[in-house]
Amino acid sequence: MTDVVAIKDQVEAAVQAALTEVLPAELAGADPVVRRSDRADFQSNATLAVAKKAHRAPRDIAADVVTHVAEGESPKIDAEVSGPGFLNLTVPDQMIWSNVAARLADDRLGVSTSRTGERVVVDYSAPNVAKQMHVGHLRSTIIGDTLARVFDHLGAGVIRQNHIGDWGTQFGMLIQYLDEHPDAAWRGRGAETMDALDGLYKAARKEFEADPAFADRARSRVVALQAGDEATVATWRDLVAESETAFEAIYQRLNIQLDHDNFDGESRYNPALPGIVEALTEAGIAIESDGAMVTFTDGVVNADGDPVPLIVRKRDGGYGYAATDLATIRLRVDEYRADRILYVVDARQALHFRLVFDTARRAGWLPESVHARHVAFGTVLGTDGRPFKTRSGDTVRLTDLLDEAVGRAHAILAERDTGLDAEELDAIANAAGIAAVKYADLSNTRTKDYVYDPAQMVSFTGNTGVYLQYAHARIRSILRKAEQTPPDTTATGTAATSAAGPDAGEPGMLAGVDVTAPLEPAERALALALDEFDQALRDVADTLEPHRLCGYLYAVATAYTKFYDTCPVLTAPNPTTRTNRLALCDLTGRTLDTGLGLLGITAPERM
RNA sequence: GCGCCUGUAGCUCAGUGGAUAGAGCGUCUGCCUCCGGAGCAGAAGGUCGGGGGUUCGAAUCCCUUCAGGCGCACCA
Repeated sequence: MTDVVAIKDQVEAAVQAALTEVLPAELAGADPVVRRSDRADFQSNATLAVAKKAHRAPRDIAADVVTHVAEGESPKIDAEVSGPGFLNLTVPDQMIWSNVAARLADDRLGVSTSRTGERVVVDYSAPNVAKQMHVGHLRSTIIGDTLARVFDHLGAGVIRQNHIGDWGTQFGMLIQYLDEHPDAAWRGRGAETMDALDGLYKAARKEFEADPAFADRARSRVVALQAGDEATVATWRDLVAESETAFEAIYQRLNIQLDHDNFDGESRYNPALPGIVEALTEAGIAIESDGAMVTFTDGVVNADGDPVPLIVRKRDGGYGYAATDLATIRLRVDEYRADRILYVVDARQALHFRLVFDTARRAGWLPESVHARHVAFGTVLGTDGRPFKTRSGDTVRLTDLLDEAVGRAHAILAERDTGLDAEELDAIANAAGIAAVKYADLSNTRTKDYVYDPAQMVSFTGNTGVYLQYAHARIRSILRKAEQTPPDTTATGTAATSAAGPDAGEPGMLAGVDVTAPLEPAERALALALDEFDQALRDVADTLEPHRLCGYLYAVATAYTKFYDTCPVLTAPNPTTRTNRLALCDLTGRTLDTGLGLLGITAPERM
């Protein structure tokens, strides 16, 4: 596996080298400011930026740069001055074909493992035991999964942690109710177990509020649970185990890389909590306030102008999630040696994380070298612009939401003349429905609220997951057909996916691609888009914004459409053109497949 | 009151210092009897919430203001 140097990087290096020659030594490190351009392959705006410091006219500097770029190593990059001093840069066809061939010859499509050696903890999903997963868990689960996949793909050591809500006073109430209603069926009922528990929890709450005697028994049950009473703990374990089974079923359906190995319940941290408060108190960071132990962060005040506390121990001696969040930080830093901790949590928790991180920093538990980041996301809205609810105003269960999306995808696919049998249709409708939901979420700017529109998201047109799956399927169709119908003249071979292809040894040939061939404009645009895959993935990791990958894949797909429209592949005018175009098809298909895979979306062979 | 997020085409959204602000949906006009019509090409549609500033250059950075959403002590 050899890393492929992106064409943009090659151009930057060439411009950088030229600038070093042209500018005074103290400006030698100037940013070459190379961007894609609609007037050439790339443009450099560097001369305008440095002109003032260099005491020269931008066009004058640009002219010198042109000369030096022209003297650079082959293959030559063509540069010309434009407007006030822009440099329009055009790269030779051979450079482009060479990168197509090199990416095709690499399993990783030339994407480097730029995050090697970094350890990243991703905290996401976080459902609650004995409760149905609902729309409120959707974004954390989907976004966290994608970020984990991208960091993993870039070579980082990723630790996925699903911080399950498995502890709290509500379990005393539920367990007491179950104990008093032994006939209530909920164990071992698969998907229905969670429905049953939801109902039992509501019933328990009702009784808790209506019957003071039950409320008392429920409170003492909390004490029993905390004290480790055997029978109580046994029921609690059942609740956790049944819930985890249900969560895993949803993750599998959603194609989320979480299973029991990633479950990290809050209860795990119970033994550490007294020590957390003790250490903070000894350090003078936590102080007593209204009976609770709290920490304060400079400059954070409430409506009355009083400082806002982080409550690490409640007045009644119990611990809230501030304490467990601090405990997890210690574990992740000390044991897991994390370099980066990502909390994929609703934006409304922003203040909480600010206080937690500040407290952990001051306690010395979170050194400056470790990046802790609240990866905030907005609310899922209905088409009415208000938080997404059922018609009756209830929270939407995740299973129902997925059922609807898959159902819509099924209806659309059934109307199309796909020639698929019923079983295939079901499988593909499922893949399409899941893709629709995930892509709709991931393609929007993370921090903004977004409108959940089932009709739009399963559409075959526009920036949707289904559109990208369809683009991939059609490319695969062409590649299959190419194998069945070789060109009528002496075969140059189909697009080889390995450098060991039959033509690899011939001059001008790489991975079956003739790198000396001329490029059509549509081929050029597509190839240059494909060359940016690595950069797109780095951008996602740098910004923690998955929608950049969505935008990239959509740009690739639309570039492919224009190519497809103007450049016949199977009926290309000659075998070399056909082979090279098949190579573009192959690389496009694999880029979409890999990119969708990083979004947690499968790309079917046909649909 | 303070803090965070958001404001871009009729609608849903991209675009975080570069030349003419882009897509999809919707509207209008052409084109292709072609490898899976995911059409393709073009038109119409914009005070980038308003104002000021920095810069050779601002949707993008800074200040200010307006509007909306959210958060601000013992629920997680």
